[in-house]
Amino acid sequence: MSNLSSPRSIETAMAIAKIGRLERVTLGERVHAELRDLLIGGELAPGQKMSLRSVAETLGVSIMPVREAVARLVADQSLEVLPNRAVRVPLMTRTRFRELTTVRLAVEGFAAEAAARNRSASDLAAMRRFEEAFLAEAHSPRPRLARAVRANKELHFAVYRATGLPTLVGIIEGLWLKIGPVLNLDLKASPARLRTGGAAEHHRRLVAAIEAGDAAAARDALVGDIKGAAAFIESTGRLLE
Amino acid sequence: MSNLSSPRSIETAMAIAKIGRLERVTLGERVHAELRDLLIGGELAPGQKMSLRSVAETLGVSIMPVREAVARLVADQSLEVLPNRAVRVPLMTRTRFRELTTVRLAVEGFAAEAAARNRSASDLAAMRRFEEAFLAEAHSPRPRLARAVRANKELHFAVYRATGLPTLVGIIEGLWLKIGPVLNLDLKASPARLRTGGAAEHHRRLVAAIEAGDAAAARDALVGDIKGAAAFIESTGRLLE
DNA sequence: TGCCGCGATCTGTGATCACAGTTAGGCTGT
DNA sequence: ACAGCCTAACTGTGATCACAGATCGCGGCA
Repeated sequence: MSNLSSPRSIETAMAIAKIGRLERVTLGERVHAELRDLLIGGELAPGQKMSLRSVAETLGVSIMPVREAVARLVADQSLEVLPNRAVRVPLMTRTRFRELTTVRLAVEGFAAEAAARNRSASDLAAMRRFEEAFLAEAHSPRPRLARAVRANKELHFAVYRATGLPTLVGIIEGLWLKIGPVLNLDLKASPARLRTGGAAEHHRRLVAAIEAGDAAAARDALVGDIKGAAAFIESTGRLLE
Repeated sequence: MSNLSSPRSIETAMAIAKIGRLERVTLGERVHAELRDLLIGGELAPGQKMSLRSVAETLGVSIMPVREAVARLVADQSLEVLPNRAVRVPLMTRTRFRELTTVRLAVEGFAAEAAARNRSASDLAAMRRFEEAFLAEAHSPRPRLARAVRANKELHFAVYRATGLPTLVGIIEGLWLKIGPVLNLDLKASPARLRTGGAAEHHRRLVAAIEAGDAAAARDALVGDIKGAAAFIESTGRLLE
């Protein structure tokens, strides 16, 4: 398209200026993003083992960027390295699940309030888009589960981003990294929850409250969503201990 | 002392069992802890530059563990690497300072509530110990500032640990990593704040509320503490933008 | 005497090598 | 035929090498 070594037009110059603004994105960062999406999307089950070298080969990079990404995930306990030097997705005990849920209720509940007070029109439009995408899969006779999981995540994070508090969004991402394997793996294992679980209704109330600027109602709706999903997970009896 | 290759007594066997329980602590982890303490303690000023190799030489390790530690700190924005490849403590803008304070009020405020509901007797004893240590420095004619900063941090984290929510403690640690350089550097620059700032009074109310199990009062006291310090920092006019 | 330019040096990032520890499978000995 | 040992392969962690890009200071020209 454009010739980088001899810019001819204003458009090209602007494109180059944009390129100059791109923050340095290292390979390690990209590997981290890849693993993060897999974890949050529930595509890596608790207990699943992996090795630095195998991940490196799969992703077509050397072991170094994988080391960095895995080290970060291990540091915040989204992955763990056993005394045997095996890296795996941590198992989830009922105690730990309840702890994470408690923290989620506090942090994401606050985010819902802040979003209700702060959301812009475009924030709201983004929420609506992902809510619809989620509904489409939930009502489909043969829902595409990966797509439903992604839409659910995007809807939630559209809300969190609407707070205008990027630090808070980062904190919540960390929480989803830890709980995603359990939450979304089980969603995929029991598609019925898409319809019977009240997720769709919670989402509707959440977006409506945020549109109305009703912080308390927004928190209520989000808390209901989290509690509903948590109750379902606990009812499956798949948690340890 | 004991001969590891031929245990002779039950004591020796138990000692070995204990050794076996030690979790793997890598060099990278230790470097991370070192840098974390420096950042939280305000011993690294915003804008301060460092290089992997110089840190490695100072700590007497190779560059690899430093890379891992710095990569983690850069990932959560406690450090930043400029386009010039220089690593430095991020500068603090007023906007970012207010954002961090908002998140701290929500997260640490919740932690104070949870601590009031959950604290054990030994939790309370720990708080008292660090509160006293802080008071000793605050009332001293020539306070040792580093010690005061450390006592303040230990008091706060004694409260946070009393929640029984280690995930929450980790989140708050991340927040202190980002705000520590500004908060505690300025405390050291203006020792007068130790006496005039209402920190001691906020601490007293905080511990009393937690002892009484009064969650709302505990949150109030902690919120007052955070807001007081934030107001002081803003009044110094040292924030950018 | 003042200023520009070029090279030596230093930066983080990625690749490769080295190593101690574990694991699993095959071979040997009975 | 079966059990036990031993070796070969594989693990994460640490060290070293390689490299592209940026910085800074010294030397030479005007």
